[in-house]
Amino acid sequence: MSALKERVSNTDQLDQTTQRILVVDDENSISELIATSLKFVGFDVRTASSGAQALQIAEEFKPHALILDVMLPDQNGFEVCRQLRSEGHNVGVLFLTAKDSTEDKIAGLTIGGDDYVTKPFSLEELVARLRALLRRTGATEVVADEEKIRFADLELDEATHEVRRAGNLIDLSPTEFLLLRYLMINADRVVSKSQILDHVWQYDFRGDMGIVETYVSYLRKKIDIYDPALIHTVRGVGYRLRLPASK
Amino acid sequence: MSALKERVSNTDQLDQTTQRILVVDDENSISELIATSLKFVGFDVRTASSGAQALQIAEEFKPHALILDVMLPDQNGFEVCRQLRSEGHNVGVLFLTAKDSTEDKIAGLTIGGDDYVTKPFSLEELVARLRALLRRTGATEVVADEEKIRFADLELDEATHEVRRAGNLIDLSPTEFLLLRYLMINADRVVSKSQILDHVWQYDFRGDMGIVETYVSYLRKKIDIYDPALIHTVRGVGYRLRLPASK
DNA sequence: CCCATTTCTCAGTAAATCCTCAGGATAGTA
DNA sequence: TACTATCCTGAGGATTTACTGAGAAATGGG
Repeated sequence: MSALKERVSNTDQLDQTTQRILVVDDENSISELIATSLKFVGFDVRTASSGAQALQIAEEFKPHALILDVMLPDQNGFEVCRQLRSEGHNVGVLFLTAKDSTEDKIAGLTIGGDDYVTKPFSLEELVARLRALLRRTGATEVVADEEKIRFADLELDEATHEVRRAGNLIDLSPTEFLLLRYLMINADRVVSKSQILDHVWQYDFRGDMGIVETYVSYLRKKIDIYDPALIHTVRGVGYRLRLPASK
Repeated sequence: MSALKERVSNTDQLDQTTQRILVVDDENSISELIATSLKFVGFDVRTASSGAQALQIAEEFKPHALILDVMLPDQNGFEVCRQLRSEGHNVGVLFLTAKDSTEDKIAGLTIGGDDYVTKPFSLEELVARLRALLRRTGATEVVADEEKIRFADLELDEATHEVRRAGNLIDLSPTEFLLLRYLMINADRVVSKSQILDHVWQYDFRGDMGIVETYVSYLRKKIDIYDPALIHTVRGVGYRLRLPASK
C-alpha cells in the first residue's frame, strides 16, 4: 500500500492535491469495483447511483473528473453532463457505455477532451483513460506530465501507442500493450497472475490464469529478445519487471 | 479546465491573448456542444440563448467573434448583428443557419468578413471557419498565423483548400479534406474512430464507424500512393499519421 | 431536370488477435 | 535422484477487426 502511494507520487507528482473523481452508475457492483480500484491508486472517490444524486454530490465534492454511465435510471448521462457544465462545473467526463445493447448510437462522447469506455472494460484501461483525460482537461496542477512511461531502456508512449526497447520500435497487440503497461507501472514490484487478470482483462473474463502465462510469453518474445531480460518470473507468486542488478 | 480557465479568470481585465467568443443559440444542447468544443481548443467562451441576452453579454464580454444562430426566439440573428455593429462592436460573425434557408439571402447579408455554417455542422468545420474569420477580421493579435498545415511532404492550405503531396496537387472531396486535416492536426498521435466521427462528421450522424474506415481507404488511395505511406492503422485503437523514419 | 460527384451502406475477404489446451521444461524439495 | 507443482510455449481454432469494391442514395451545379 505504501509502496503504491510512493509510485503515485513519484510518477504523477500530484503531491499537494489528491484528485477527486465522482463515479456515477446505477449498478452498485460496477461503481464499487471502480471506486475501490481508483482509491487504491490514490484518487479521492465518491459514488452516486442516479443523475440527481450526482449533481447534488458534485456541488460540494467539486470533482476533477466524472466517470458517468450513459444509462441512468432518472436521466441519461449526457443530460447530467450538460447540466453540470451549464452550472459552471467544467469537468472532464469519462462515459461508460454498453458495448452493443441495441447500439444506442451515442455520438459526441469525445468532444471537449471527454472520452468513453465500453462495458465490460478492463480496470487498467479505465484508469489509463482517466489519467489521459485529466491530463487533457488540465485538471492536474502540475503540467509537466509526459505521456511516456519508462523503465530501463523500455519506453511506452501513450499518445502514439509506440513501444521501444533500446530505441527499437516494437509492435504489440492491444492486450500485449495493456499488459506491458501494467508491468511497467508496477515496475520492480511483484504482481500476481490474478492481479494481472483483474486489472488487464475485462472484468467479465471467465477463463483461467493460463492466459496470463501465454501473454507473458508473447511479450518476452517481443521485448526480451534484447539483453538483459526484464520480465522475471517469481515462482509461486507472479511476475516482476526488473533489471538484473537490483537483485 | 483549470489550466485554461485560470488563465482567463484570474485577471480583472479581459485577457489579451485568449480570444473571446460569444455563442448565441436557443437550443441549449447546441450552444453547449459548441462551447465545450471551443473551450477545449483554447477559446474563452460565453453563451446566450436570445438576442437580448447576447447584446447584454457582449457589452461587458467584448467578444472577438460571435457564433450566432439566425433563428432566435426574440429577434433574428441579422438584427442582433446590426444592433451590435451600430453600437460600435466591430466583431466578425459566424452565422448558423438551417439547411433549407436560401443561400442568396445569407450570402447577401454576410457582408464583410462574416461567414455562415449550416446546421447540422461538423465541429472541425465550425472551428476552421471560426479561425478563418478571426484571421480575416484581424481580431488575432498574433501575426504568425500561417494558413497552411504541413506534415512530411504533405501540405494542406486552408485558404485555397489545396492539398499537395510532394508538390503534386491532390483532389479531395469535402469530407476527405476534413478528415485529412483532422489527421494532420493530430499528426503523430493516435486518434480513435470515435474521435474522428465526433469531430469530422456532422453532429447528427447516426451511422457506424465503418464510414471512417471507408474514408481512410479513400484517402489512402489518394495520398498514400506515394512513398512512404503516412496513414497508419493502430489496430484496436485508431489511426495515426506518421513517418516511417521513427522505426 | 439531368448528370456528375459525393456520401453512405453493406458484404465478402483478409488478417490480426484472442484464447484454449496439452506436452515439455524447470525449480524446489524430499 | 525422483517427484511434484508450477511455468513455458507452440499449435490451432474461434473470434474480432480492418480493408475494399460495388452500388444505392443523396447532393449540387449547369
